[in-house]
Amino acid sequence: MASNLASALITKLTASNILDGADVQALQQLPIKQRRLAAQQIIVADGSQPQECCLLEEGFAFRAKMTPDGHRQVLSLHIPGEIPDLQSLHLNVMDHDLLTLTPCSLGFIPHAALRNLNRQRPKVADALWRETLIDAAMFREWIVNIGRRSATERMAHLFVEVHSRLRAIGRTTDGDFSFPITQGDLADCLGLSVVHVNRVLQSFRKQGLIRAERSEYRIVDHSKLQEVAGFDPTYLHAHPGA
Amino acid sequence: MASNLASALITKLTASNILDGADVQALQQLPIKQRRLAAQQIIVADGSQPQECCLLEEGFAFRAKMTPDGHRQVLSLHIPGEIPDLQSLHLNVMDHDLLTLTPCSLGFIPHAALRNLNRQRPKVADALWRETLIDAAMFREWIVNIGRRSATERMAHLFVEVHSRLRAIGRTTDGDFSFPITQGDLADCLGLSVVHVNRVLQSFRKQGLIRAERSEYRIVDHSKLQEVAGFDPTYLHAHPGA
DNA sequence: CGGACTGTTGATTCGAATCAAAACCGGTGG
DNA sequence: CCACCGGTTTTGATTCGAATCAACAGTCCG
Repeated sequence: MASNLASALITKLTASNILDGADVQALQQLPIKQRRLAAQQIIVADGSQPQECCLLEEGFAFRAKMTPDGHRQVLSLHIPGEIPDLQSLHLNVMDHDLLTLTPCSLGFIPHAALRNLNRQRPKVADALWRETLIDAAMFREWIVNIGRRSATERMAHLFVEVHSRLRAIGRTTDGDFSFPITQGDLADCLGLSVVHVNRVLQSFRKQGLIRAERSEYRIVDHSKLQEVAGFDPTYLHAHPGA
Repeated sequence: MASNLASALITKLTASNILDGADVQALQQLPIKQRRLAAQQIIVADGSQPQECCLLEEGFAFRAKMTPDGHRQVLSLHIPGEIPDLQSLHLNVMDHDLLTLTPCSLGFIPHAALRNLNRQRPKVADALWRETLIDAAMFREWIVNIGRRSATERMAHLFVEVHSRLRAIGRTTDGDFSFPITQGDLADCLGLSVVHVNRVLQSFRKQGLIRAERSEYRIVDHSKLQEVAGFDPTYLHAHPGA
């Protein structure tokens, strides 16, 4: 099972980093404790001081932050192979929550093991640093999305981003993918109200852009949605770089 | 002059990282080319592939991104001692612009020199990685600010953050600091229109929260502003961590 | 002196929030 | 099997914060 966990990570890392055999082997030897959580559970809490990092093997997770007056803002969505709290390796206190969106299979890796790995395998260290930088790049786009795009554009952008990232790890089937999220959570992603999210979604359905059964969304007209979103994938830094 | 440049960096890094004498010495020996730029000039352009990083010695800089329909969103503000494009060390293409806000004195450090430093001095590498993680933490708060706070709260939060960061590098005098930014740029920071920024500023002045002469802002009632903002400094990760 | 930003003001519009109430599940237990 | 429950989704009516439109004043600068 630990090798299964590691393989999700390796799929992710090798998709956008150049690693050699020894690097991959070192990754496979990481001590990883597996744990399963139901949907909407806190994985790592705001204010806590974690001693391990969480590898997402299966399912969706997200990071979120509360304002003093009780509003919630989702900061990022996470897909299998990612380590959403990798920053805790160098920032000792969490400044936000990490939660499961759907039921998840998670792997926990002690900080000590990761620090050791970074010392032994500089290329892995660089790859992990790079992952945190891509994370930051996605935050930047998220800022643009919320700050300067209309509700419709925002929503379209979110769908296209998630689809694009899932495709990179081989989790789409010809433009189709499943994305289980409630309208309430979507609202917190986009800085909108639930009611308005509902209305935008309806207009998307009417236009034949997406399909939605219960809380499962699927993109129908991908290129049109991409156009609505004004989507430019540069910020995902999907390729290892020259 | 190069030592002057390095000292800004050292002030910043030692404010939130633990470095020893050899580390500091290595930083002082970095080859840094100095350059001065006027206000509102592009330092590093979106889409470019820089081979060096830019150290801000004096002045304010900011990062920004354009939407396809020509709207601009400011992503972050930068103060002396910071390296706003440190991510270019591992992400080979810029996904946003880096610009001067005010006239700036800048130092350019070749990627090769930084990579070499990281290999020689692991603690410096960790400190730099940590800086990029704090960068990401500030993006997260910026997302919350724009996504879930009212115009008034946003503006207050921005002022308090800038003040807090300037204080950390010793650039405030008892709660007072100068922050030269136009209302247009403020609008692009906060995802608001210029007109609305103007109105919020006026209400702040009327309430005696800030003072503003030309495009120089000063905080008058710091604690009240902090309260309006709902400001929690955790995300700045100002202290080295246990 | 004229021109280009920058800041200010007022009137109007509009996108999205809020309020309120149904309808629609999916599960639980009687 | 059906009644009931909590969480979602949907709908309509209304309000409100902020954008937009349109001038105009102030300031800096060549």
